[in-house]
Amino acid sequence: MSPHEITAGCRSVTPLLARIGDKWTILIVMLLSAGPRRFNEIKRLVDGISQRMLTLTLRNLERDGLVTRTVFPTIPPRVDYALTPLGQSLRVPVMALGRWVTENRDTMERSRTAFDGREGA
Amino acid sequence: MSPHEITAGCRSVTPLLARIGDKWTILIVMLLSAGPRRFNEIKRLVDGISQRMLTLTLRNLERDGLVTRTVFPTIPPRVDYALTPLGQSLRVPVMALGRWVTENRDTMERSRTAFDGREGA
DNA sequence: CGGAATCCGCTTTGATACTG
DNA sequence: CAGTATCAAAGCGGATTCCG
Repeated sequence: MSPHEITAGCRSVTPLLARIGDKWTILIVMLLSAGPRRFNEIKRLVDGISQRMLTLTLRNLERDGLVTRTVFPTIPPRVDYALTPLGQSLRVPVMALGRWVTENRDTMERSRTAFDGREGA
Repeated sequence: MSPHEITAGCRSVTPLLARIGDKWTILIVMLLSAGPRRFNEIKRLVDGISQRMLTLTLRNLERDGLVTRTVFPTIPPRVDYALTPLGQSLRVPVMALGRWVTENRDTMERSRTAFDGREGA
């Protein structure tokens, strides 16, 4: 496989990485993996998220088919969000990445400290 | 495990995802997995990257201990970049994510088209 | 309750020019 | 060759206000 073929193949992966690497997506996916939640329920549980970003993040997840949005036409309105099977399946590779992080976080942190020390001097 | 514990655990994963989800990191990691490369060699192979972003991306990778930078004090200067064992190990979970993308890209794309169709109407 | 609309600052990225 | 410096453009995220 030529270098250009390698990089060409990765260009399809990066967009997803960028999507789930944004500030809130993973948090919400993992939270919903425990079961459906209402809008304000998520807002309370995900510390620090603004109403705007929660709306946008959920909308994108719905658009990608990772989350379903169910409206109950009651008063006051109620909207449930739940992971689709596709969303559930995404948890597998994401948690593999999570394991890599927990296993190598200290190594990376030491590397950073050493690097920054060399620079500061 | 409580919802807050779930989201708290994910907060350590998101920073890495954000790092490798940026525009160029994955491309460079995968390219270097085939062997060391010189600066301008990478620049040629990674289509569209600017000199500035290549410098910044490589510096961050070096800082995180994923890539080594070797300077040959010749004239003209020569600098080789290579993946560390840590960088090599990162390929495993990243490629798992890559497989998920290739397996589910079509499903996601259909979901997006359907979603956008509902909106436009 | 669950949003939508607006404004605004910060960060990321790119283009360009210069250097040892 | 392998960078650094500077500037401008774009995108992301936050705070606030309004609505059915």
